[in-house]
Amino acid sequence: MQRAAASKIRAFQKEVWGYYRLHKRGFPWRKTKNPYRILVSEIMLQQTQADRVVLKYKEFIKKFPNLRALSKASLKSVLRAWQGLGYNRRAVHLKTIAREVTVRFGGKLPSEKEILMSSPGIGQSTAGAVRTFAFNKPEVFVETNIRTAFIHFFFPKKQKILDSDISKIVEVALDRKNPREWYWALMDYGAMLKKAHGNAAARRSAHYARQSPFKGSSREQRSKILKMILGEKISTKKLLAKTGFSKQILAHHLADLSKEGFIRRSGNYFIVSK
DNA sequence: GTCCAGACCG
DNA sequence: CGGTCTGGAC
Repeated sequence: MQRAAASKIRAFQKEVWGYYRLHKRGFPWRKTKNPYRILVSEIMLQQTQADRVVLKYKEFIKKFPNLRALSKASLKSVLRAWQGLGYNRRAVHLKTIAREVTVRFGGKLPSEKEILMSSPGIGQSTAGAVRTFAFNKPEVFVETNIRTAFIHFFFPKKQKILDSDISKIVEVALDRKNPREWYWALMDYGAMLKKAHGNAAARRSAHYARQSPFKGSSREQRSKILKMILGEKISTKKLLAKTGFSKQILAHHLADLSKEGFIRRSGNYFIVSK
């Protein structure tokens, strides 16, 4: 497909808006245009089901109501608030962004795409989402629900579809008068398709990668270690006993977690970094 | 077992 | 480019 026919685009828009009118989802981050709250939601929603984010989002906003508050908070308190979401490094990213924005921009999140994308944990998709939902800018971005929606409708038989090809149609189909709601509608429509047809469409993306099992993985081991360190000041010896990991495995993860800015050694103990 | 409003390193 | 990262839902 070189260029989706204009009539096909219109049919798609009609289908998506029609679905949205009857089945729109009401998430707390859809009730605000506050850039900080939008940012928190978008970071939380990376690779994490929306339903699972709702409660954590509310608690996080309550505890850290703005960038300045988050900037002042300890990393430990932020990581504790993050427990249960996964991808703990996202919490570190958010805190880093909060500090940067507080120092450089007086606590006001910039809307420029280049500045957003130069921040840790913000890539193409998250920058586009923040600009769309907080600033109502007509951005072009692709995430998993959008990918599913466009593949299902515009590439019904094709395999190994590139995001760059999807983006071209996203741009043409974009509602420039109301990008915020258009993207909500797209995501709701894509999420519905996934429930109805499973992951069949997403598997035809060139960027699709099946996830390896979590059980028994190094990811599971890391999270176990970090959780223990978040709970109390804990010696290396006690970590060894409580995790049941080998000395080599434990040392490996402790080195990684230190390098990534989660923890630091303090004598015979490991504690959360500042 | 497989997935999720992706980002980032090598 | 591929590999990796979290943890709960189903």
